[in-house]
Amino acid sequence: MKERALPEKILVAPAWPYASGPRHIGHVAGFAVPADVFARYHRLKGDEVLMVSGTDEHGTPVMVSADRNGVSPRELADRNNAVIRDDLRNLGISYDCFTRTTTRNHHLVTQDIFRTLHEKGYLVERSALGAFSPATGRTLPDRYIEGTCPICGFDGARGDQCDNCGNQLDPVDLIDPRSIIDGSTPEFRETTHLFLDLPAFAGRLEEWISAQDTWRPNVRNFSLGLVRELKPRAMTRDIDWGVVVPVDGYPADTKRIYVWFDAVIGYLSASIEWAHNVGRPDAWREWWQNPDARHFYFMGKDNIVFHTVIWPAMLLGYGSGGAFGAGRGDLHLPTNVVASEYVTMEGKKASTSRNVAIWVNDFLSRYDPDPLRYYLTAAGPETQDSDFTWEEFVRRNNDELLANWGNLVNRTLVNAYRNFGEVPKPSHLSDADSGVIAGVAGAFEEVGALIDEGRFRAAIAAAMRASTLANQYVAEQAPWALVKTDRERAATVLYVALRCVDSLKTLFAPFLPFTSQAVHEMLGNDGWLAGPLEYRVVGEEGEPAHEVLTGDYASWVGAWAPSELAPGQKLQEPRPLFRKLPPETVGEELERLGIS
RNA sequence: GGCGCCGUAGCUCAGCUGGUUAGAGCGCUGCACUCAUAAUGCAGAGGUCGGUGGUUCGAGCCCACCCGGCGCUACCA
Repeated sequence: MKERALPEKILVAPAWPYASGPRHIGHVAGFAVPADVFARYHRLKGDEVLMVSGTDEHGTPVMVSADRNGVSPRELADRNNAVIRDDLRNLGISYDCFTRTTTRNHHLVTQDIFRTLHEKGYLVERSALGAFSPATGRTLPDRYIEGTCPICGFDGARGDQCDNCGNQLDPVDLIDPRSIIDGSTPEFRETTHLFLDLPAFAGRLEEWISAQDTWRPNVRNFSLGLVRELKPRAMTRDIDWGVVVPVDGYPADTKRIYVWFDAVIGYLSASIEWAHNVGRPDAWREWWQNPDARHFYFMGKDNIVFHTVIWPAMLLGYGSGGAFGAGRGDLHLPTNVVASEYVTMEGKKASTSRNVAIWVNDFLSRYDPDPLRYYLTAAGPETQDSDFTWEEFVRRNNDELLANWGNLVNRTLVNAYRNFGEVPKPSHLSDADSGVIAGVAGAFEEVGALIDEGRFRAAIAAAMRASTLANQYVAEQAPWALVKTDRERAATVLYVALRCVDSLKTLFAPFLPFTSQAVHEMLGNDGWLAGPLEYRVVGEEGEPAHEVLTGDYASWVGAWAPSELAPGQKLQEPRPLFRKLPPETVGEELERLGIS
């Protein structure tokens, strides 16, 4: 065993789900589930974890979606914040503070960073040709423009790229350009924006990224490619929904801060909000202005550039300056940026518009959260795209989760409950007894190390192997037969088996918090192994109150260590952990998706 | 077009810096068991690692080219 390290300060930073609509299971596979596994493991290990995030509510897509729904952007954001927050709570994603980007606090922090970067000369004014919708006067991002490709003549070319010939385009060059929102012809005008001077950070970024040997290779290589050709990037937009630009000449009714600029700041602002909410306003500095802290970001691969280039550039540029930094130390750069690939749905790329998606809330209305968490971890898009199929989901649920771990819990508890009603008292332990106890105990280090490396598939597989060890032991010892012939030996065997189950429940707790809690209770233990989440209404004067998703994780009784189950503890009547899904499930769900 | 990834048993995937008979889970076959949501355990069949050509004493792991699948290409989020 390694020497027990001192508790570490760990920031877990899952990407902020965008509030244009509900999220599908591919989204949560990228940011939420891996981040939560990581956070729960470190809390059980005794580290001081701060996991913050929220809904990302600014930007054009929210405005477009709001228009289509006939509501204001704020109303749409309110609605989707509530939907997404419920999804995450129901999935058991253990945020310390899941907030939103429309809070007053977030705007203040964003403006402080923006102002500081501007004062330091990292935000420079430039003019560029921009597309506007004549109907609304709003900016029209390249992707919202389509027309005929000037190269191949394809009619459905988008403003940034032609899907037919693959060439990159400039919307100005499109023949017969039109807005995909309302079909109107965009106007192109000169417009002035503040650009983040990314080339100024190129050297430092390249050096920093090169040194990151713990990053997944695709993240590191991709990022190195990016920093070699950096250009200044506009950080303001011609819209009226977003954080107000704290610079003269950028009036709030026409210019706002670019949504990605404020979204990445969310990690910092939500930490500050959390500190405020718990009544220790400076506590966030222990994570952000402490070089010994470690910061882990989780997201889908499409977010890499913002987390390995733009956000680090902003952090480097801000340094320890500005009102919030207050000269008390440089803001911490990411320790690791754990990017997932994509989840496809039955072989097709998830698409909101074509409704090729399995929405989290819809999924959870028919199935339990732990089997989904299991699937997204065991078959997740860790190193390459992975396909979600209902057939595979049913199989993983029935033939792996239920058959191996669920059945072990059930057979062990049923035997013990019926014959003893409590945790039986062991007598002499045989070699087989100590062997299985040691085998399961050994999994703690293995599973923990794999989680720490971000190898979640391997980690949950290792936990399953430990469960197999216990199944082998139970099969060999056959306590159901011993009960009739040698009650004392039966008591010992069942004690050993229960103790293994008690350990395994902890090994599975980061992945399967709900069922681990159920096992914890059935074994007669008290308290929260890895407790529940809750909503809390917060808000400062001068702003509408909002609800944050949080939890009282300090009260957890679980610890990342083998069980020392107390004999004599009263058992609860066992009930199955997982529902067996009938084969018809597959057909029903495919029909629901419109595939047959 | 540029950059990058992938192609290993029926399926889903591991194989870290090249080194003895290529691994796991599921599926399949047989046996055992019957406490358990017919769930478990044991044994076994089944790949020469997309193709070709190289480097090397030795390559799934390095190099070149080819075939097939995919992603990214940042002023969409």
